[in-house]
Amino acid sequence: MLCFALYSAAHAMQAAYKPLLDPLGLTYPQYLALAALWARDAQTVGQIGATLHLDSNTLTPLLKRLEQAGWITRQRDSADERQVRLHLTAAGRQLQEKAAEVPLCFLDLAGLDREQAAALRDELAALRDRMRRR
Amino acid sequence: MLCFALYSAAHAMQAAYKPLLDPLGLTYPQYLALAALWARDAQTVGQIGATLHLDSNTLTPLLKRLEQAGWITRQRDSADERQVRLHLTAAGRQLQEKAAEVPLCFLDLAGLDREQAAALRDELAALRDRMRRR
DNA sequence: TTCGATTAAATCGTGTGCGATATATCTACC
DNA sequence: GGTAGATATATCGCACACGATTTAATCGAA
Repeated sequence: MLCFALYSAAHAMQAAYKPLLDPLGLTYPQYLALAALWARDAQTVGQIGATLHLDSNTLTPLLKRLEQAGWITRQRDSADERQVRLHLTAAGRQLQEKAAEVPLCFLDLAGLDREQAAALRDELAALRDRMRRR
Repeated sequence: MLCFALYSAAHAMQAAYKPLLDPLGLTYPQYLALAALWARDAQTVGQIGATLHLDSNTLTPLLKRLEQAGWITRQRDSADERQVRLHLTAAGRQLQEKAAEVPLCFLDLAGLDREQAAALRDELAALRDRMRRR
């Protein structure tokens, strides 16, 4: 069953990330949200959601925990008060350096070199996009 | 990021399964647990857990819901009262027939033929096992 | 044989995911 | 400029996952 291989591989991946993220005090989804902000700061909840394919029902509490931990700030956009804009704090930016080695450790842990990982990543992304389209 | 491709593909897979499983009144993890029993009836909680890599903290409530829905029964093993043995009901066995087309629909939905799906499944299973080993 | 260690489930608490709904703001049309 | 519909976020409820602890049953060694 392909579906179970996908399901169990995703769980194993999160378990493998855990020892890398625990010292930073992050869960894997929290790490993804921060990674989106490291790539581009000052995004809205909706923009992060579009990237991660998560809605505000999941993101709002997650982002509140990131705010509570001091990595980000959340404030209504003054131009459009419906939106909440997210900004990294100084601590949040510093965290990126500590987290820099996480993806490298993961590759090692997955037993893949960069090319193999990139190929599998592309195959999975294509599969995901096909599944989303139907 | 390979990790995100895996994460998002697994979510897309569960979303793709949803319209197939909703008519049966099953969630995807419930479907997995039933599939394990369809393959071999009268397993213990621990055996199902070994197959799905889930512990009793996840399985006990899930299995109680399957019992509540009338698909399975749960009873302590008389030979070893620590174990709880799971049996399909008549309805639970009949459900297998209705669910028979689910994996086929999924392949179609994923846009893969059997060989491609098998190849990707094996690659993911190998990756999963490497990640578990470290 | 008996009592400590091991094992199997269950329970509890926290953090996602996600469907459904609510609330507040903005936009467009009259 | 006032109001209906659209948009962005938040809230609520339920079902996983999983770490930590608890409870009950079994095993094993002195």
